[in-house]
Amino acid sequence: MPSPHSAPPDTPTTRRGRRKEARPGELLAAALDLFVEKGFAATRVDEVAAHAGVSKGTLFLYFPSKEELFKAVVRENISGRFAEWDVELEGFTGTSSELLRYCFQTWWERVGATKASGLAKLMLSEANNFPELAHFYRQEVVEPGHDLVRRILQRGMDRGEFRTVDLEHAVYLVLAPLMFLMLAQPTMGLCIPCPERFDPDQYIQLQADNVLQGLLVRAT
Amino acid sequence: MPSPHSAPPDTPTTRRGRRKEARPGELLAAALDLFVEKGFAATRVDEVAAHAGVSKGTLFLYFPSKEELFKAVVRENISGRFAEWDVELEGFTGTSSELLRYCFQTWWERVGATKASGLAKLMLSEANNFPELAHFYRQEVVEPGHDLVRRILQRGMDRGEFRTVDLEHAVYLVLAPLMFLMLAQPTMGLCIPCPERFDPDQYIQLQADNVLQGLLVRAT
Amino acid sequence: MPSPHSAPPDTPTTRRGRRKEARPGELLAAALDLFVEKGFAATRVDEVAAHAGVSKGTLFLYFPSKEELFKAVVRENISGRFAEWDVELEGFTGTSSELLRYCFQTWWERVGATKASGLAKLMLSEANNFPELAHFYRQEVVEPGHDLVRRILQRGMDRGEFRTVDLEHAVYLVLAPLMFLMLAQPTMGLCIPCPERFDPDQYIQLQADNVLQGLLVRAT
Amino acid sequence: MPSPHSAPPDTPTTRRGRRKEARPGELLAAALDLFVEKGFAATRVDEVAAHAGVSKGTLFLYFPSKEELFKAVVRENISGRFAEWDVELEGFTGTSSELLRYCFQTWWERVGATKASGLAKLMLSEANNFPELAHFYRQEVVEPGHDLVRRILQRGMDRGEFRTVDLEHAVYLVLAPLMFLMLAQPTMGLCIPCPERFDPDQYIQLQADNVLQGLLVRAT
DNA sequence: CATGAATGAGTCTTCATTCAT
DNA sequence: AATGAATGAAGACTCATTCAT
Repeated sequence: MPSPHSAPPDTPTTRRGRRKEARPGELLAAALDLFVEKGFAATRVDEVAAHAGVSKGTLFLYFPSKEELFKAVVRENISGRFAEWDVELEGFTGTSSELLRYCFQTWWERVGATKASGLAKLMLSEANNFPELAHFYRQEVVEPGHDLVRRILQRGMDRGEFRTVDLEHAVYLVLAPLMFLMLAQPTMGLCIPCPERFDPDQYIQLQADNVLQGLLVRAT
Repeated sequence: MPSPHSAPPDTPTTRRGRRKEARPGELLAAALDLFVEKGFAATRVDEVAAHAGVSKGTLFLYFPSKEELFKAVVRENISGRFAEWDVELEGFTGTSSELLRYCFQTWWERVGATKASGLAKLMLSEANNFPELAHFYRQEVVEPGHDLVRRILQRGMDRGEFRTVDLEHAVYLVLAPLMFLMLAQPTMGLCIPCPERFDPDQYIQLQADNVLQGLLVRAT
Repeated sequence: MPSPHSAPPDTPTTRRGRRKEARPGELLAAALDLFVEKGFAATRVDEVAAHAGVSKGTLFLYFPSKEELFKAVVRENISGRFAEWDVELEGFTGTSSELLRYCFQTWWERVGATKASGLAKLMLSEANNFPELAHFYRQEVVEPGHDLVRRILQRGMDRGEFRTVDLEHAVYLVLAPLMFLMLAQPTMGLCIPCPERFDPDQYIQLQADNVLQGLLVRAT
Repeated sequence: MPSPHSAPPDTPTTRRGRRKEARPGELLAAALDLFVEKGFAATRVDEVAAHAGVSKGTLFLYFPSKEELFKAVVRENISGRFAEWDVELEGFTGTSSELLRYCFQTWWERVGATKASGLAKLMLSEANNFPELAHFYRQEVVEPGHDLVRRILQRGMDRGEFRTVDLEHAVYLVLAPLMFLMLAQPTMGLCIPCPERFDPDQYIQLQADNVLQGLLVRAT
């Protein structure tokens, strides 16, 4: 490996090369923007290519179909992250109450407040028309998400911090508020009529408080 | 129904007249079913017309475009059941805790489990494409709903049954679980991966319990 | 039903109606011409529609796909005729020798010399690229054709007119010359280098003579 | 292979030079295989290049277009085996009956059963699209072939072995069965519906028998 | 009023060909 | 000479909308 003084070794000197490696990323970014803004069906592949500064043909060089492009967007922005979250979960040393609060907060910062949350709304809309995508999303996002929450609740129960609850339904004590916020954000006041008086952070706090009130074993 | 004296009941004019006036209704009913089942884009006007027993051309006689048909469906179906609920609310004599439980339960029976929930999902999906409809829906449905919940919470606080909470965000303690259920039901396991192990009534119970745990003033 | 003096009862008075009934036929004719001239893949559906004087959409109103259009062309021009040929065969009262000659001659007039023979060449070319079409053609044309010939040979053998031969290979004594002629005609001298000195009728005669020389039981 | 003394065997110039000159040949070989297997349109230039172990760009370095590549393949592969056959014909000492049988048999072994028959089918398919090629093929292949057969028949007539026939049409008594077999083989049962019950050698035998039955002067 | 035949713009995808490196 | 990333024209098929009858 060359000394740090010379040119960065892993930066190809050729323009071509550099562009080539950047292409998929640029395309994924453009696709994320457009899918979230207009939905899957309404987004034209030409547009995605144009936004990424390439021709339609080039897009198909990297992604064999519009559906595969979408899957790649989902992998890039959501499913690929569960691994790191699992690690964080396993390594967490505080109380389960702290863990749950941390999750609410972190989820909001890393997912809810980003464009990725638009993908959830999109899936809800298009699931009927694109069953294969729905299947994919369920496997790659929905089920891992449920598992994550389930493990948190189980941890609390195992350590005697949480009441014993029916996991099957209790996961939605956590998921429903998060999903709601994710759907409410990009929906033109359809869920939240006065966005100006609404503070996501406060919402997150309140929902976490509330869930914990219900879950925590009461210290009499 | 005209008396047998007035005119022969099968007089063409009468029949045609009556059928003519029934047409839009039949079309709207068919459209509601199909839009809810398949979404806006995936519903073909041919199908709507066929379900209503008329030809495609006739549909366009009553509704100038597919979009206008959609608007008419929403206008027809989402309207003021709020009046009756307001009356129920005002006349309720039990505790606020009972009232809130009653609301969860009643909402599920009268709204959540009906086609209306399909319309809510539809609105969410198409809000971007129909800003005008979104505005309409917000005024006619979303705001009255928020107000209703707000009044219930206020009642509990006024009577010393509920803790003092920030109403602006607390309404979502109630609305988020309901919305989630409404969206989750018709969405191919996208929200609820194992529908066979999921019981809406149990979900409603648990969520109501949980909200109340969080809201009720603790009897020390 | 109106009296025979008035307008012909089964001729629709409306232009629309008349055109509607003519459409499939016009499309099939145009398709036959173009398929034979340019091949299946190289023929554009727009062109077919234009030749029939309608728009692309109209074509798809009558034929759900390009492949189905092709199948309809084949049915119209070839497979639909086996029924009548079978009847002729069953009703034939002459010697098997006469029957075979009659077949050679008739086949040439009704199939070989018409555009339909172009379809055979087409199938040969496109079979690899359109397996489904190949399968269809085999079922609808090739196998019935083989059966027909087989029955003729069997008749000759049953009546003691023809030598006993292995049917499985003997059918090609008849089919090979016919196929060759069918392929040779539209192929720019690729099979027959001097078309000007070539007379199909004479070819047919000679081939029939030859086959019969080989088949007939020799009157010692 | 250069001797080890002359130059280092892995000298770039030598290697590159030799490989460079081998390129077109490798490409032509790959193209022959693929064209014969999949037809002209269905063969992708990428595939041809890949089979030859070079990149797509390189192919276009040697052949300016797919069509030119096709022409080159035909030119390369269909050439004068006729010279050697002429010699064999002239030197043949047996009866004309034996000669004709020998031809049927030999043609099958040396041409019919080889890739060359695939090229014939190709030519037939693409003749319309490549008039120039068709012309070339006619001159180089079709006419010599006709001549060969004509000479055999003439020999038989000259020696009093064959009946007097109209040569112009009689050549097809021989050519039609051969052509048919050549086209029938690689065509997915389009000509021969039950390939498992079909034996080319038996076909050849039967056809030769049959032609001779028709040709031979009858020993009364 | 009602029909339904006709339209044609719009979309994804393929692949021969080019050209900067 | 060789590469392979990029191009863009072309084609089958759909479906909301129109309009002559």
